[in-house]
Amino acid sequence: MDLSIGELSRRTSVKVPTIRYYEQVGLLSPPARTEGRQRRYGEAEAARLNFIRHARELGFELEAIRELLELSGSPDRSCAEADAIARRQMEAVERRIGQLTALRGELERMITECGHGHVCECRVIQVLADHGQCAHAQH
Amino acid sequence: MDLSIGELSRRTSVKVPTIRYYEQVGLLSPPARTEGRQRRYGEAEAARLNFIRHARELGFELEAIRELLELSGSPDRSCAEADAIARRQMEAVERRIGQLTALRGELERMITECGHGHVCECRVIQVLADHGQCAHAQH
DNA sequence: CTTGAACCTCTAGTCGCTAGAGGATGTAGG
DNA sequence: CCTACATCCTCTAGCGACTAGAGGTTCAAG
Repeated sequence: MDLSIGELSRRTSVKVPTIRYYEQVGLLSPPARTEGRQRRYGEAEAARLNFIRHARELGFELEAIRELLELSGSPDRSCAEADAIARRQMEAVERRIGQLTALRGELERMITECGHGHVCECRVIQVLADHGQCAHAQH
Repeated sequence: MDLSIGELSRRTSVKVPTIRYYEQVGLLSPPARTEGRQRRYGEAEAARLNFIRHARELGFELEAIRELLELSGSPDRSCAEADAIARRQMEAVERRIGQLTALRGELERMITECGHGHVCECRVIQVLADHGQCAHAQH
């Protein structure tokens, strides 16, 4: 308890300017200050910041994290909302994986088909120049 | 040939402001203009823009596209560089897929374990609050 | 009491666009 | 030729989630 911003940063693996940024956008409330106006944090703030960091690692946007934090502060409410937020996030992640998997296929094909000769016959360049040479047209 | 920016936009599915943006950052060179200073494009520019769009769809950054465009303009050079750029891109895509797949697992577990009761025992909230409850510690 | 690491605020930059203001131009119909 | 109006022009600012840096202050150890 009574951590400086640097200590909090080390404890949570969130960088110092990021902590200040979270305060600025209202994800963290303004902490206590020393006489000289330096920030001092307690356990509750460290826990909240860990929550945020963890949610960020799972790809939640700050707005979603804001909602999740609000929900976590009202334990009597149904968790249907938290569920819905998490579910939305999972769907977004799945869509993104699908997209990237298609891209990987395209890139792979492009690279393996390249004869490693000169640019004038380079498969990579050719495919980029002409979408018609792609296996899948949907991107 | 002799397309207005709007026609070029329709032909390439690249939005008008994006075309102007590409010109601004030097991916497209300043086109011919009418008396009244409106842009007019030819086939070569449409092809170049298609190249860019396609590379963007494959997730290449504008800087990488700049290199690829330069390579495509010097057909006698070895395509080792184009290869390397594409390979780097594929590795980045693969890393991202790996990350997202781990996240999906975590999210899935979080959601299925939630009893859909109240927030105070919500699995989603609990897991976010305490990273120790994650299956994989590496994120 | 001095040193120097860590802190403070503030502004600006990153990437790849996107939106909007406020005005000029091009083209089709009358 | 004139009018309407879609499209074009430039310019500035905004998005998300930080990151970097300037220029100055405070804290804690020795």
